[in-house]
Amino acid sequence: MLIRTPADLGALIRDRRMKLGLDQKSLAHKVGVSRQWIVAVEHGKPRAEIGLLLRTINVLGIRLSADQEPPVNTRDAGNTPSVDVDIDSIIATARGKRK
Amino acid sequence: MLIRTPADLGALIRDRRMKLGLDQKSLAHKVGVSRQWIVAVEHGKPRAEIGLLLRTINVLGIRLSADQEPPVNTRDAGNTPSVDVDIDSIIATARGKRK
DNA sequence: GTATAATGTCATCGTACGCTGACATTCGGC
DNA sequence: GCCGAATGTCAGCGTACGATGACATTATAC
Repeated sequence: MLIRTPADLGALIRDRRMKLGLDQKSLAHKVGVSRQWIVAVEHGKPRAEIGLLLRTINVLGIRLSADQEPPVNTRDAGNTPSVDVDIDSIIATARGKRK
Repeated sequence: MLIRTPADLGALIRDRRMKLGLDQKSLAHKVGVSRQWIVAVEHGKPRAEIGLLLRTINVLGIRLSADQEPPVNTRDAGNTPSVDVDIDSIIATARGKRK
């Protein structure tokens, strides 16, 4: 599953919690947070703390991996490399880039 | 790359930022946060907000994907909760210090 | 040498965090 | 009908967030 927003994370957590047969209360206890926090996070709370979230997904046995974005460029008329290392911008920065 | 802790995320962000030839200031501007926030996050701030973090990795062209943890322990194979986590130590740590 | 950029650190401030505790609602089982 | 579990929501509170602005340190360029 792809994670783009806090809502994605919330859905993932709820899904996995239910597949494991846990209720909010016991999950909260295992993670070490309040039940209310679980409720909010499953609803996609955008300002939740990353530390608690990572502990939660670890408890749920979820594995988070990060890769570079595939050639996605649905918008933008110019060019947005975004994947390859951009030597030009590195040099530009090194020289004191203008922009 | 595997993400387990806020420090992992911070290292990932710094790495990708540098490969793209961005400095903290311009990344902060693109994401819409303060430069100090970038500094803290790259150092592994555990209480940073998930919403800002997701925006940051999106700006950097990083893709976050979640999968189930591969089975590590298969002592008795029933249909018991597939994941064995050392809950007690996690909770002990989590409940004790907040600093 | 000086000047500039990039990064790290500090203090202050308004805001929202996460926790506790309580209550409402919706279930399923008696 | 009632009762208990599970979930959602609210108010109160102490604490840390993230923003701003300033300053220090370390390069790098002139």
